[in-house]
Amino acid sequence: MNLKQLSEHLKLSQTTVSRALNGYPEVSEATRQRVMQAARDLHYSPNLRAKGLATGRAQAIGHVLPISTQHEMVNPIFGDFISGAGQAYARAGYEIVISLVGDDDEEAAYRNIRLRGSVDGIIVHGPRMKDPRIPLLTELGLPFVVHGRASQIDTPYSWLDTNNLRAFTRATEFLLDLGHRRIGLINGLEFMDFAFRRREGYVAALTGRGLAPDPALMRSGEMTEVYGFRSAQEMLAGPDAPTAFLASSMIAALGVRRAIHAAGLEMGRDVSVITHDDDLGYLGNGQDVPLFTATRSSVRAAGTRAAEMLLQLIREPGHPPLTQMMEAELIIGSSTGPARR
Amino acid sequence: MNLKQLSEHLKLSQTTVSRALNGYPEVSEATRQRVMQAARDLHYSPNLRAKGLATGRAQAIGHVLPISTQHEMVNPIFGDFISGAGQAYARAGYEIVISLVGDDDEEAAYRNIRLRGSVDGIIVHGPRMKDPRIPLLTELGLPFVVHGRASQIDTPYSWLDTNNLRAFTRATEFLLDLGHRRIGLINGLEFMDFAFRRREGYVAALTGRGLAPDPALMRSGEMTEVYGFRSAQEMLAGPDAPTAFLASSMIAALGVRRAIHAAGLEMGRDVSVITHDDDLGYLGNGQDVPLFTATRSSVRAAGTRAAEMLLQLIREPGHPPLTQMMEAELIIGSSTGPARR
DNA sequence: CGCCTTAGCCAAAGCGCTTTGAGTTCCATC
DNA sequence: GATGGAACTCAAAGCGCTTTGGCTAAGGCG
Repeated sequence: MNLKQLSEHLKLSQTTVSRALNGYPEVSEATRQRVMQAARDLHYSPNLRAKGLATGRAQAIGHVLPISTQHEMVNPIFGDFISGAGQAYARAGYEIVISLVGDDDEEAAYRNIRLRGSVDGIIVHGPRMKDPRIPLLTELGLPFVVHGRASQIDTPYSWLDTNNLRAFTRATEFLLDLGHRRIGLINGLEFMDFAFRRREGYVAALTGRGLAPDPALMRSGEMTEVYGFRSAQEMLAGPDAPTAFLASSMIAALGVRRAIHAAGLEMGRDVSVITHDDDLGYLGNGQDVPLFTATRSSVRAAGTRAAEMLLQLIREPGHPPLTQMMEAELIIGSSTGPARR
Repeated sequence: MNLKQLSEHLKLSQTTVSRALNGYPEVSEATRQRVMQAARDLHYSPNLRAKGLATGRAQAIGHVLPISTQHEMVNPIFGDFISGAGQAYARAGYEIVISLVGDDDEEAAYRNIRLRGSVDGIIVHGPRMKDPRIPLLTELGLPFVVHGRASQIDTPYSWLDTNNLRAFTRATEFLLDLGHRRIGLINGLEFMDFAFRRREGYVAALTGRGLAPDPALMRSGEMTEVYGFRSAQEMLAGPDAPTAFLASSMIAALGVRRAIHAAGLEMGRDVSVITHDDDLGYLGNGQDVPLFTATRSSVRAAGTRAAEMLLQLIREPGHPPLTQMMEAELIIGSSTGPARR
């Protein structure tokens, strides 16, 4: 069933039917109702390709996943983010197009996305420091919103980010207040912007209290369980072991907890742990009582909000960049306690 | 830069340029080279919408994620699956379109996907038992491949599945061989087909050895860490506690391990654990020595294979359904050992 | 009563591509 | 020297929609 058939069936022109369906005022309410009803009855649904071709709008948003050879960026975050964003898109009648882009031909990939015209805007995932995609997209004139930020970029652009610096500053201060002085940082890969900022926050809190950050207590890596385990284990085995850890993800924190137990210690009593928690559906940091003390910021909510921002930028071309900072909550769980000596 | 501009620039007709670019034989090799070169130089990239409209093919594959109100199906699996599938699509020049479909208006959603014509085929995720989507899609005539299977469907359809039954039979037998007699099953939600089959495998192995499955040792739920923890904790606290566990996911297994430690026991020595491992990039079941003994089957590989199958079905309409079973490997880790009394 | 608006509808052009059907040119063949 | 075929190339139609620029009929105004 296409527009032509529908209009013939209704004995109206395609124009009128199209206008009726798209809410234009030039058609009487009676006709509109009749058309809408017929469309429902006959299961009419416009062909998005044709619509896109005619309007110049694709009615689709691109999500570009950097799929690096060096590290696994198709990360556990993405599912939740897209599910949040999907809500906003669905309301606006937009589809989601995913592009996996390797880091070899990144520029060409983004250019093609633009040229192919299959999306009206894109969400940039996994921004790195000084990310070259940002100037590129700005130049291409394709609306975009970055999930996260990229340090050391001067030109304004739209982003939505968790206040990673502040979250980790607070978490560190919380541990310091509990009397901890040796705090291990088990961070993500620090060429990723969020990880960089978390370290900044951690360092700022320490120096703010007159403590010198100890390089031996700072790790950076892919945030797997094993990474968390190894890092914590090594630090615990070293001289002057930390009495607390700051982990960059729940998964890594699970590894930290394992290392603590393996060392015959108890989490929350002997060693404290704070983790960042993206509030992912399938992880569930405890149900009633949170397992880990955590800086929590819902990735799903971020997805919804980022999508709304992008849709606005698409609706209003020439709109100046939108930015939004989301503050992480500090959730107190049972993984932290006063420092013991 | 569009076809028209490119052809004017080359002083050729659109027809010839189109044919040159799409590899038709009616154009001389010299012309083809000239056209290709110009296309590259001028950054020409065909408008996919227009192409799709003209050819009737969308050059895109839909991935439909059931986004249930009852449970979090936007699961951690998806990222890895899509990254595997993306490889295959990229090679074939296909895009990925994601649709999030709630379970209220499922039928209408699939019908619309069909009518809108924005995809040439779809991958069905998270099949349930007797999944109504399968007859629906068959009726709609849209090529599809199911990731997993749906029990109790008679008509043939294309699927790619891990042999869950066999995997869990083997895992159970492995534990039985180690002398375990009380084995707790910490399964996923059993209206999901994979979970149903895993239980079947577990039960089959037990009954095959003359043991009666004990309902007190079988749990079904959303596979979170906390779920794994609680289930294991309860079973361990009960009379006649299990000496081994079978978990349906790494995340749940991490919870099981925590429960074991919380009970003052050691995993691998006092209590054995086998988990299913989807070989997700960010979880990493140990690097050199696997942490958990596991039935491993790469979701990423499944994604690639499913995509290839779907592309074949699209290329050859009327091709009979394709099916493929992937066997899970049994990886021996340090979480299993002989039963102690 | 004639004129102007306005509401309501329509025919046709156009979005960027593919593909059909039709040349045109050139060369080998009879 | 006509004839046929191969090798190229092209104009134009069509994919399903939106949108421009009318047109007609009904109602409002002086």
